[in-house]
Amino acid sequence: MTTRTRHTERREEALSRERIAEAAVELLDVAGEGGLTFRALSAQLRTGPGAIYWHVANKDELLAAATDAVLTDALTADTAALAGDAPGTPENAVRAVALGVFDAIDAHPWLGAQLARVASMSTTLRLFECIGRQVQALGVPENAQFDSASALLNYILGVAGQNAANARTQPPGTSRADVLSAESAVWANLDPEDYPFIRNVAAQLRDHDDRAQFLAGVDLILAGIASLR
Amino acid sequence: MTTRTRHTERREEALSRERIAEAAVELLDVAGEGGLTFRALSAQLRTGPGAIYWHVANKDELLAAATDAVLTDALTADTAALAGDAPGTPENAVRAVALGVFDAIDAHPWLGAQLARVASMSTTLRLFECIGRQVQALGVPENAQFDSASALLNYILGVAGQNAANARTQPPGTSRADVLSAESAVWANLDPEDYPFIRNVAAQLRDHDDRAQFLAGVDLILAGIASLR
DNA sequence: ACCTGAACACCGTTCAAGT
DNA sequence: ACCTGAACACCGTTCAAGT
Repeated sequence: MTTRTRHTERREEALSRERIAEAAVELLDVAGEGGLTFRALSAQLRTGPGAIYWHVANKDELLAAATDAVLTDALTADTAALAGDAPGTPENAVRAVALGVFDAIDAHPWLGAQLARVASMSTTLRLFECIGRQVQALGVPENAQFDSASALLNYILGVAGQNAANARTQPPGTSRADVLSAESAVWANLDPEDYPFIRNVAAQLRDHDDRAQFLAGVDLILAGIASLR
Repeated sequence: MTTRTRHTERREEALSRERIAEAAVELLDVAGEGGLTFRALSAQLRTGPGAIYWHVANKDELLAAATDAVLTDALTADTAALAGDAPGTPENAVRAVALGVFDAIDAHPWLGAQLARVASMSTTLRLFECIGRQVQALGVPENAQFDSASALLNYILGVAGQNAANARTQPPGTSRADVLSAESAVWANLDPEDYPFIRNVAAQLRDHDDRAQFLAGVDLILAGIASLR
């Protein structure tokens, strides 16, 4: 064995908020929401549980730091992608931001749950600012900008929460198609008397595209906003 | 002291899923999300922690039962209110359902967090069915019904999550006006360079109406849906 | 069938003690 | 200033034992 074992963390580097957040993200990605404990985290960082408290006040702050780290990447990455993309209309900018969040949640399922519960922390505020600027650019009357941006943000966060919830239902690593066909089967077996609508759309659920449906919702709100002008 | 002390729970009644759910709701209302523990619950029910597990599989199921109990009341109450209300258009029915959920969350802040994380449990499905029927009644083309109902549901659940998060930030019992002015102050102090939009709307936040803004979002989506016909 | 309550494994957090 | 790790209080859950 000439290949040296690679540890994700080196013992020599000093602890820092950034390294802690990074390790937390790794742990959340690999082991899910339940996998992030101060003990597991300190083991990965080769230190004691108490050491982490020197840099982070408590678990909420730890989760916020992890959320912030991932979403910062997502928001900067998708505005970059926008440059080489379709026409730079405000509508497309809103779609790009929304999809950036959606894809980040897809890659880190725990992120959805966090975004849906943290509210008004720095992460959500940055997202709100992002959306608000585009709403302004859309030419929405001043007195309707707040409501419009709010609607978009809340819709995005709602989808975030539901995606996270769906991810938690299934064992980690289940493919998206499997999740959909499992859920579709549940819907198809509902009492037709009590659930006529859901049974009707059960077939559509099986082979629909989450991402496309998410975007359809964004477009619906954008159409509503357009009607304000 | 001739007045007899009234206990919320009588020792004599047998345990049941319903009584457990009821007591859980009471505990959540009084002590918040952190107040619901099997020990506290069994103390209130004058029994042992193990007894609860005979009727409820685990804590997730306990929370689901509590959520279900509250939302069932909300959904039946608001459809009743609809009868004596404004014209019975499908739009108004959607508004009534949405406001029913909003007000239920207002009365039980923990409900928002639950709705935002449970997904596809019976509670959310019933809400989805409710909305879907009205979308159908709106005359939305068949192939757009699923997306439209999804958008409405996700928006409602997004607001649910954010309201719950806001409630958790402030100490329990803080008035809505206090929450808003505290948050407004945070917004007004943001760096004007990084957060021009949010600083702009900070003033609107202070004396805005959560409920009205929620309804504005619903109307935005309804306007988007109307544009599909 | 239903309830009791001690016990288990685990968690967030603290803090005296070290360097 | 920063880290260590034992200790505390508490939690979800189990299960042998009771009725």
